[in-house]
Amino acid sequence: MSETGTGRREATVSDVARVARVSKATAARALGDYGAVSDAVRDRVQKAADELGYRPNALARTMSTGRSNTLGIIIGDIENPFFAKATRGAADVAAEAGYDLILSNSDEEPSVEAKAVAVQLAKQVDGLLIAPASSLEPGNLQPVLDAGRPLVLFDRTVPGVDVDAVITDNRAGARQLTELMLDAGHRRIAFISTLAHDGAFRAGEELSSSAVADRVIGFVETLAAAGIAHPESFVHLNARRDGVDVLAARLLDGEAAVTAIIASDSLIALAVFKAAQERGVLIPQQLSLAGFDDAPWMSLTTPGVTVVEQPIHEIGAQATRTLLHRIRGDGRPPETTVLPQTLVERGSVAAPPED
Amino acid sequence: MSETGTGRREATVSDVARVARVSKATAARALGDYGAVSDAVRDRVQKAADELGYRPNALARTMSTGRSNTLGIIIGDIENPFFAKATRGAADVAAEAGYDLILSNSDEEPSVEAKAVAVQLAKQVDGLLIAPASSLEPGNLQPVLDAGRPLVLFDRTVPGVDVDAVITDNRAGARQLTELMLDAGHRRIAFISTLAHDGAFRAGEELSSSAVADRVIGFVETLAAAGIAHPESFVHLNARRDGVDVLAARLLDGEAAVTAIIASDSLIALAVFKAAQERGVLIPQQLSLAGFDDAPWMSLTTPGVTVVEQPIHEIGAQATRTLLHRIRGDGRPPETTVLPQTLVERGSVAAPPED
DNA sequence: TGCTAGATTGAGACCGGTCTCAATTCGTTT
DNA sequence: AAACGAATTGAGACCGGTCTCAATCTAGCA
Repeated sequence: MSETGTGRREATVSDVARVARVSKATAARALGDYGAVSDAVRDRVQKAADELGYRPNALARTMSTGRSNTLGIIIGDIENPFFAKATRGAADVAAEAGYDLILSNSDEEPSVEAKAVAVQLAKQVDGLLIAPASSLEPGNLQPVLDAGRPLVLFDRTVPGVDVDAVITDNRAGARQLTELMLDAGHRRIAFISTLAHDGAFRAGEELSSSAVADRVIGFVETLAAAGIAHPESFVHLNARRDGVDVLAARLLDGEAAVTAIIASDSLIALAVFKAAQERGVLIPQQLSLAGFDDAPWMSLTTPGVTVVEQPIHEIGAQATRTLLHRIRGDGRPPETTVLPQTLVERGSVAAPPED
Repeated sequence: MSETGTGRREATVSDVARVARVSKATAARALGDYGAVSDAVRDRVQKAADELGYRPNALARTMSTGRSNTLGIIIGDIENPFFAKATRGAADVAAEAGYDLILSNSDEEPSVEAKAVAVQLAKQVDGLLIAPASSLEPGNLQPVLDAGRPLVLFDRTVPGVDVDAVITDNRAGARQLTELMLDAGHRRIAFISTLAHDGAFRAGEELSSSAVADRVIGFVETLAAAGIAHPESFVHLNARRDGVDVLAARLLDGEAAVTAIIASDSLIALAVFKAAQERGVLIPQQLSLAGFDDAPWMSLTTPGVTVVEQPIHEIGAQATRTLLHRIRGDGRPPETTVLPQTLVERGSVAAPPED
């Protein structure tokens, strides 16, 4: 009641102990709810704590127990709906288990990611969830392994780093979308991703996101199986987010024009849809469009956008469950959980226009 | 190089000191980059640290310095694009200043929020950013004040709690949208929000979100000024997210049908747009629609959706800047920063249909 | 009533840093 | 060469909890 003391130092276990006339150890036991304390003393301590407005210091606890009840999560960008959903999935599972989340955005920059990893480790997170900025360089993950801290990757794997991962079947999803286009009669189909990559994509080249890599593989192999020549020439990377419209425009006319586009995420699908609309290109009559990741607006447009959907919330949730298992000391060999992608057909795919 | 020791305890300052043959105090000075250390010793310590794979323990540092370089942010739901953007704004400013973010979702539940506040305080955050779940009960914020920890509210204020806040001019925004509708000739205009509220809205009632309250005030006063009777009867709250379609359907036909709808956020606008589409109600010919918060898809639909836009990223960024000032000891009296809302006209508002 | 197992309590080390204060070393000046 | 101030270093307390281990207390049973 009389807690108005502005400059007053926060009450500690010792303070409470003094007021309750017990030892620090006993007060700590009563407050921390561990060890054995008689009911009488417990009440007395609790009363003293209330009176003093005692608020525990979780860091001090972590110092001695070694457990922080905090997880780190490093993602590309929380504004990206994919990461927002996955983060929510992670936060839900974490909260349920009494854990908090420290969030870092890497902007898909390995250097930023490296710094985030260092900070999170310094803050003694009990485990880390990372959507790695690069599937090619395991370097950023090494400190986590060195520190012996549990680590679960999600959305992407990093070959060579033997840890748990939760991903979806991107290759199958890409195959499905590509087949859908082929079945509709398309032969010139573009795949667009914003993934940064040096120069144009060439067959066999490794990509810095295993998720995109898997999609590209599924796309290329399906085209190849259908007898399409140089399928990799239809893969367009480096479509910087604000440049998707430019790329789309280029793909929509000229002699190299395609009749179908597969967008590697919902933001790209949106940009393509807009570009087509602005240029008066009718979907699906003149251009077929399909993409990865469902978004609420996709059933709003005319036509709706056909996509393969990922259980994004579940990716984050499952990754966190796995992480918690590891924290609790599950010693099984690391495994990669692959969740399914499911096709949601709307109206954006149709037969290509007649010449 | 030889860091493969799996069970090996993490190296500490003392370990480094021993290897570098200096005192713990000196090693700490060299590693922590404070105090004075000779160059020779600094190098020797650094070498020892590298050799041992020394990684600092930020919590131990916090224990003695009292500074955690961590901010807490408590929002409704990170999946909501509004909060995702604001959080990104906060994270950017925080990262720039060397701070991390601990994230909690309150789901707009005061009880969940209360728990989040307690946990964040226990984790010794240097300050808190909160989009308060309730503008009516200051109870949840009291512990923050008691703990003497800097606090900045955003999106909503809590009358009676004298702290900094960053909001936008919702009343003006609502006025603008309402006038737009009135000018187009509408007389029956509905305002829809998902804000939970007991029973139907009555004039003068207080709402648990000051943001929505301000919008309602702007809406109602503008209708009243136009001579519309019982303007508050056009306010529809409690539109639970999945019930917006039902409500919209109800507003679209029957004798109580409205000719225009103002949606209190982009998710509601989407639901209304969809409901209209599904029922074959043409926008803007049969129904005019406008809303708060811009979203990428709003320029995709036919017609585009007219909105007042808030500088959401900046809300989070500005709130964090203010918080950092307070942490650094700015003693000025708390102030509420009001950012402008700007009208973005697209095609979703037109004259009401003739009877 | 005496004795012992079990429950309760207290004392103090410990986690890994920072920081104060005193001791030591060094470079200069006279 | 002695003396002085500045720079560097070391010793140890401290932050606020937890936890081990020993001391004390209580109750049950012979």
